[in-house]
Amino acid sequence: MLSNTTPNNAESAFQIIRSAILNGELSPGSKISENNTCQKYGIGRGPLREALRQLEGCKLVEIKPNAGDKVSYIKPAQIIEIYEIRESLEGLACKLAATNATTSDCLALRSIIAKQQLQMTQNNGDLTPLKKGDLDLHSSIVKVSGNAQLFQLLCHDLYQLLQLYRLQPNTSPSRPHIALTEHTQIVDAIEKKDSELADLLMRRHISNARHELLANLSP
Amino acid sequence: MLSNTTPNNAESAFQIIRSAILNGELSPGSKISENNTCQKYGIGRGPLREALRQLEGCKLVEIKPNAGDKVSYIKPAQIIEIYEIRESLEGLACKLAATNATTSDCLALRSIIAKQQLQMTQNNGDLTPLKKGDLDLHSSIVKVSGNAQLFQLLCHDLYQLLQLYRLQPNTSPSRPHIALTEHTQIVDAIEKKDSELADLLMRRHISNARHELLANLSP
DNA sequence: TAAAAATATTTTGTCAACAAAAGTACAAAA
DNA sequence: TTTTGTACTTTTGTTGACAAAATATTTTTA
Repeated sequence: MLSNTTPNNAESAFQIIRSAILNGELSPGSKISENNTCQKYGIGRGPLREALRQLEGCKLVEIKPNAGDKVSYIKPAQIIEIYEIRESLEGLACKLAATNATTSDCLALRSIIAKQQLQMTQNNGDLTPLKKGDLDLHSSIVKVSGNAQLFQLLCHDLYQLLQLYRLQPNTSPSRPHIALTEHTQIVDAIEKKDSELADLLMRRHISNARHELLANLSP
Repeated sequence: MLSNTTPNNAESAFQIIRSAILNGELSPGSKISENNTCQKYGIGRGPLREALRQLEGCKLVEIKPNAGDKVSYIKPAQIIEIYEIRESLEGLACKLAATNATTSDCLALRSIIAKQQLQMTQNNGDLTPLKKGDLDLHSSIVKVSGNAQLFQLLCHDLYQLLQLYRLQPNTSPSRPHIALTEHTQIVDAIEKKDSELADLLMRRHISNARHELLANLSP
């Protein structure tokens, strides 16, 4: 999927800084000093500036001429807006997936759910593997949809933005169980090639998550 | 809407080259030589490289390390995929617009349709003003939806990509009339706050356009 | 003549130095 | 004490020179 050309410094810097932003090493809103940063990562200022411009394209960095660059800060309202978009696009993904999924596609989706189920029984309060499993399933469905633009948009651009907003793990304890049930129903619908139902169930699934979010982030 | 800070050379170059790509001055697939280009636009190679990285973020330019940059080439299949996405997202936009539109919003939408209708009667085979009017209406509806992320995504990112694919004006002559009728019905639904109907009508509207496209580009 | 090797040329990648702008610290005046 | 003006420091913007890689050209050899 990724191009296997040898990267130049600008490309490497892009990857490194993106990771740093996504894992919270560089916190949202913090300023990115050029001298500082290029010493920290051992690259020149030229490649760094190229990388920052590229990161601006991903909406991870905000650039103001003559005033320095800073890590983007995502407001709760934006998260909600993105969830509305997700609802619509992942509904589409399910509709297409139900039409296009092969038998092996469905098997793969089922195995992801099984793995998730296993993790839930043996997990000890650590929610991060569950989150990852959740993302895995959603990504896989979008992939199965066959729409490459949709995959790029959702799984690269939008999921990345959501990751920038480090949501505290104060989601209700019952949510994972409910989510698993919903996932199962969705994959059932895809397997039965019921595109309309798959669409509906996914929309409802994300709508539920959105309302959970709304309750948790504006008290 | 746009930031009013004084642009630096990289920013200016970004704007200039983007325009050049969008109006066809730089044709899809053509290579962008650095020396050539920075002489042509009177800027240094540093700012130019920054601008190109930014353009890559917009998917207007493809960068391969040590191999030069070239203007993106959009394949027909990608256009169809984008139309599927549009169908979903503009349906959402209509749904939200029907919920949020004020009286003056609806008046504005109506005036766009009126202008379009006028242009159609007095036009002499030139379809470009009609295309612009069509985009105006769609953009305005998305704006009225109130979802800023959706506006950015559709009206900046996706419409721009569609523009890159310069579609020959061989759409059927009856299409503008049909489109106008569909537009009117959509705005009616928004005005009546019938979000479900507005959603459905917009989806159908774009689906029709997509099928028209399919018929025209793979003969 | 055609393929391969070597050379030359162009093009891209990177850095370091300089210019310009913004921000900071500090002193003088109200 | 607050404010305003000025010198100073830091940070960003830009350029030109050089290194490295890729491409084109020429030469050599089978």
